[in-house]
Amino acid sequence: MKKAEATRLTILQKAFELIYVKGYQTTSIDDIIATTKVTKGAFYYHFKTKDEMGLAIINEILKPTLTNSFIEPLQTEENPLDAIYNLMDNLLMKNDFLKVEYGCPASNFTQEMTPWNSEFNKALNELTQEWTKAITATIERGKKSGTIRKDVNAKQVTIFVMSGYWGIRNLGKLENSKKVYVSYLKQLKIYLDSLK
Amino acid sequence: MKKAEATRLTILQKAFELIYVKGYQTTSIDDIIATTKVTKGAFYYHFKTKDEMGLAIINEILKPTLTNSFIEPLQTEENPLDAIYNLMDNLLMKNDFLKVEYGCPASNFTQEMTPWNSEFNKALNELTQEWTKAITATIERGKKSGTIRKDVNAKQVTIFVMSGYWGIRNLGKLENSKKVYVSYLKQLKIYLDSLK
DNA sequence: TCTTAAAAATACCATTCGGTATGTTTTTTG
DNA sequence: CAAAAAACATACCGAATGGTATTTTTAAGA
Repeated sequence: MKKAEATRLTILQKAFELIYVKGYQTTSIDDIIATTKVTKGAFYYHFKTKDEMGLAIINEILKPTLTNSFIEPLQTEENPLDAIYNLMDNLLMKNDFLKVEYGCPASNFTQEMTPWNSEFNKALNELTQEWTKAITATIERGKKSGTIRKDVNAKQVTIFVMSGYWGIRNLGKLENSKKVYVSYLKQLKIYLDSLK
Repeated sequence: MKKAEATRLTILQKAFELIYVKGYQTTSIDDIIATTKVTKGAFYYHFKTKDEMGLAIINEILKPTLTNSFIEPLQTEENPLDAIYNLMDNLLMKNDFLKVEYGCPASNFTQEMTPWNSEFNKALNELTQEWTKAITATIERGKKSGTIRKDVNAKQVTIFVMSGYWGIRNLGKLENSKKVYVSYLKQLKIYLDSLK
């Protein structure tokens, strides 16, 4: 029972890439089995429905990525404000899996699925909550260490920063250029400095 | 030639509502003709393809709405920073067409269509450009009148503010609650105040 | 090694999709 | 009013959709 899990993982990874590029609804099972070269029988052996696969993508692909790329960097950097800024800078400018023309996978998923599939909604909410917690904790850390003012509302700032990130990803998609990222990052820095 | 245009408008309006709620791809022609009680023959008399209708929605429904709800309020309010804040407050908290659970129609459209349909992309880009110009002009106005610091980069601030709006709309969808709007608006005010 | 269950392949299905062909009914206009 | 064009109605089409039933192959454990 090793090759089977490999097959399953291949499906999840390739499907994720397709969905990231094309969207969930417009990525058909036939698309997926064509690019993975896995037959329909194999696909439906591993997943009861398309939505079960979608959920598996969120939990088994997106979640680990979130931890590695969105949360860990916050914890390794010592200065909290630098941590947040550098995270965004890395995600937007340096990460070479996330493409400007395709936006942020989690954000795309949310926009597409959230009003209609409550299971997706729940899974995506958990994802976002984790990121929220991590950013909030980073800010609280800064308040304790004195690098951030004590009157700063950590949760509010987190929401503000997160919304900026999601929004600029969407704007980047529209303009298909990282130029807007640069503008965003400059103002983000100014905003973050105002929390000192 | 009057009833015909009414039919056309009905299709556009009802289709827009459906798309706002369900998304473009998942709203079928059959959905549209069912809710409008217009036959397929009538539909295809007015629009060659579904995409032609989609474009018409952007240009004939979204664009006027943008002007009325997103741009004009900026020009009537005298204080520029108040204008921007009040605009966002109205859009997020008071506007009763835009629902928190469905997000922002323009943002939804962009997220869904922009990498795949260049015509949609172009139309949506024009839309966004108009809003960008209006906000930028408002900030420049503030710089001239002295209510905004001269060293403020108007274009950058515009991008930052817009991305926040789009992002918080998406976050609102996810949480299905205006609570996040309140947090966002508080931090927006703080950010805008820092431009004085 | 042989059995048995897991894993994968094949062929098919009902439904829905966007779109068309061909009418019929209204309006407009000369 | 009559003719012609505009506006709408009906029936249908091929392709694609998510999913299933059934068979075949592969691999694990006794």
